[in-house]
Amino acid sequence: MKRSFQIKMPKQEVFNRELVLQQASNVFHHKGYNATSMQDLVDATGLNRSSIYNSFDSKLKLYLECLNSYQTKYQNIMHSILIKAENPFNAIALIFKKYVEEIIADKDRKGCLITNCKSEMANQDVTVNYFLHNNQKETLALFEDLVKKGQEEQLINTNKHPKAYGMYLFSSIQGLRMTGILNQNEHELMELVHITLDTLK
Amino acid sequence: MKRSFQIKMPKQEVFNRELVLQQASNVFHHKGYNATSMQDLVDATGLNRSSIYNSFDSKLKLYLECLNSYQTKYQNIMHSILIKAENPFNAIALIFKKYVEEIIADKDRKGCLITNCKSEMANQDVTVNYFLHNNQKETLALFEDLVKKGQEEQLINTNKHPKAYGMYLFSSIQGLRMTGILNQNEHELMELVHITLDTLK
DNA sequence: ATACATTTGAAACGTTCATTTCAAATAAAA
DNA sequence: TTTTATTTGAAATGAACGTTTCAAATGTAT
Repeated sequence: MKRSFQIKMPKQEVFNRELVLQQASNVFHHKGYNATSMQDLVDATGLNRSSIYNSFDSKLKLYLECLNSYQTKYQNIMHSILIKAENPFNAIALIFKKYVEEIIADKDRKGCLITNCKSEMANQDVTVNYFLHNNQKETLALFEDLVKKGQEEQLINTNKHPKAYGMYLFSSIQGLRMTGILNQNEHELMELVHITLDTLK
Repeated sequence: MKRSFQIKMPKQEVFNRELVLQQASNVFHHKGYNATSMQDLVDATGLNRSSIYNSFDSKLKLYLECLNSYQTKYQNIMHSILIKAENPFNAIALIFKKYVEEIIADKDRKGCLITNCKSEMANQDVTVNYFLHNNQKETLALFEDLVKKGQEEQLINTNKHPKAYGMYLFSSIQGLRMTGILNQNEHELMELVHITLDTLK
């Protein structure tokens, strides 16, 4: 196949974009956005400064890509939980249990990247704010749907509307994540989760 | 009265320390620790750089004083709530109601200075970490005490130990504070609070 | 008025920041 | 092999960072 004005193909990106995002996410997660320097990101990714700017434009855009990558990772985890859960209430319980496991496994006590982001950046950058609103919308939709199905199967009481219980679960998760920064005692955290979930029973 | 080696009294600090801490707190609250520059603090307080360093030693120490000042302010609020509350359960309800009011009044969506601090700094600085642990200890003690008394007065169920319910309330407050950054709808927040507190009934 | 310890203001400190520049290296297509 | 668009590495950019310096101003006590 011949073309008169054939486009010459350039040298391509050689790094694994998803791996780089993972490495950058680790730094942002550990230090937060503002305390993370471009040098930190160069060191963590092994990429050259100009390669980072070529591929991600700016520190802020790289951060946003990390947030999206982190969100996608958790969406996949949630999806696999939904598949293996026995029923909607059990799915909610497994999600909370998963978060407790993450907290205990997090020896650096970093908390949740997205919760930290909300605390640090929600009122500072409009694109970050937009991401956070979207993340909230999707999380609320997941919980609301599970509560609605749980109520239909009479596993969850109907004292409150699914929207209200969805908000309650979303807020409880954020509280759990914050609490988990200083407290990593599995028994105490699970008791907290039991109290939270008994409300739905 | 005469003394051979009389100490000459120096010019004294002229500014109101508590006011300056309030002004500095506003900046830290709005931007977080790392995004706040010394120039921001100079602008907000009207003090000269060297006066700030003379009086507070460093940005970090000033931050810690702001945290303590903020904590004291809330302790006073809690104290006045305890006085006017009809009973221990009502005290807890008034505390949550107060937080909802703070969230709604916070047009800058700054969240809680201490929660934000935990998210940004708990794993970065040991003195901040110490402050946060102490703040948690005191808050837990307050809630535990209220729950214990509420149970004794049969206003709160005895399904769980006061310590466990105290932790639940502490975690719920943090969740509420995080949720309130993006969501300032009074009705939704109060519904959230009602669900949280109904657990104790 | 004078002496003096401290605060204050303005400038400067050296460092680090995010970002840009640009020549050299690279890989795909001709 | 040559051409070409892009990536890469290393250095440089100017601005901003937290902190220090020090002479001048200030207020107290003699």
